[in-house]
Amino acid sequence: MIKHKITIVDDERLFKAGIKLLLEQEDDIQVTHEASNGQELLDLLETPNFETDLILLDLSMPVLDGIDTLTELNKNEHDLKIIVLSSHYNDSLILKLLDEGVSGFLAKNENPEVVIHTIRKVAENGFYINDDILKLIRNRRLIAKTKESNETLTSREAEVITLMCNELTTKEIAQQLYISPRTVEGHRNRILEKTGCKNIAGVVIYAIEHNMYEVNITKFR
Amino acid sequence: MIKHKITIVDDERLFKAGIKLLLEQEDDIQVTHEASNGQELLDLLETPNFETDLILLDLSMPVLDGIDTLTELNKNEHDLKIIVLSSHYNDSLILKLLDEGVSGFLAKNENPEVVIHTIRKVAENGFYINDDILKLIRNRRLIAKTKESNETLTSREAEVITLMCNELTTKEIAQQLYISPRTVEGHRNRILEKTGCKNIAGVVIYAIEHNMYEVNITKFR
DNA sequence: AATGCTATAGGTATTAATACCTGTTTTCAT
DNA sequence: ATGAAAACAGGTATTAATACCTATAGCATT
Repeated sequence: MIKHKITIVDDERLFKAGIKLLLEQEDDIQVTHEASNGQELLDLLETPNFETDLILLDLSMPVLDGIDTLTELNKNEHDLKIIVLSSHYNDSLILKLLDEGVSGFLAKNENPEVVIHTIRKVAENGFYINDDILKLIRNRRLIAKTKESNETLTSREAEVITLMCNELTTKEIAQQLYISPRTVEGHRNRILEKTGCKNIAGVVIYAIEHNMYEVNITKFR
Repeated sequence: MIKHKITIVDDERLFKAGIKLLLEQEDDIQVTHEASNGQELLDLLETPNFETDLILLDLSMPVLDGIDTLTELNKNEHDLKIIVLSSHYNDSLILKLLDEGVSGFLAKNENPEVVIHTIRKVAENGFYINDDILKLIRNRRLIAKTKESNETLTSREAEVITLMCNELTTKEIAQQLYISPRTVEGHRNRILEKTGCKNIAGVVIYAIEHNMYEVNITKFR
């Protein structure tokens, strides 16, 4: 019996834990590694003797999201089979992902059986796409690559940003992380530098736009 | 052994299936019913002999989302224990949910153990809030906000907020509006007071959540 | 061994933001 | 026309944020 070794990359712990259980009910599937964001995946790939047959990659993550992770991966040769996870697809996103060489797509709102099926198909044939998504590709258009390369934030910096978004002051962040306020200032300065923002207001917007901090657009005011 | 009978309401099948497996690893928890949206839950409740101890309710769903479902439920008397699932909470959302009488909150990015723990606590005590969310409430000055949550912002204040979101300092805003920096400060103080925010970071998030400032979250469209 | 990156943290300044006052003028609805 | 908001603006503080420095320890890579 060949076991497919799967690596899950998703920031939602609950989702990750759930899908892991789901997959491991199958005899031929084994979740061997997990990562919470793209950076962790890249680190994983660097570890010696790392081996995986297939990567389930979530698109929306802090630190290094799915798209950026793919771009990063494709800077070097690799033969990874990657199935992308997203809660919503549209045509240009699909095209972009195809362009980045992914092997399959899965909607987060999908039957467990379809997930299993997609994994097996990708493992066997190297590529699998279901009918709904195929339909999207039929009317294919070319898209221009307009990806600006911005400096990636470290996970510590991402942590500080999240706390900044929660209205914590430098001092409060320092207490929360058990480090000196000066260190937090250092992180904040690097954050402003990397993101090109002028002040905290800009950082908050940056965080929201890069899925590091989620907001609910409320219908009640 | 008392089994807690759980009903899961979530549109993401994968998530639902995952969390079901997770919960059923516990001896005292049993997932007896599932629904994909609020309407399905309402239908379930209408079926004779329907019985559930606790409902896990996702907020973002098609057809009838979590908030609307709660509103609908509260039109009639009921003694349901409801734990809300969301990927992100903010102050006004928490307020709204408390108002709708929910018994607990869970972040989707949460450890499985916390989920189990919350379910048990709610089942035992009827209500449970974990420390992270408590902290959020403290940070956002929920109590202060309760008193004056119906205070509306003036158009001048809204104007200042927009400029704050554009990373302008008080001085720059003053120049832009041809008024004194002191006046801008006055506006800003009223804004913090009315919105119950601690600082600019909070105001930016408030602005985005209240559709006063648009952000571009998706990288591709 | 040398390099570079990250996280750590202190020094010294300046500028901005926040808090709590005071007051006048303008605007607008009753 | 009168009273209540709203917009305006100054006084005086304190605290926080930002802008430059420097520096060291840990760690991985070359």
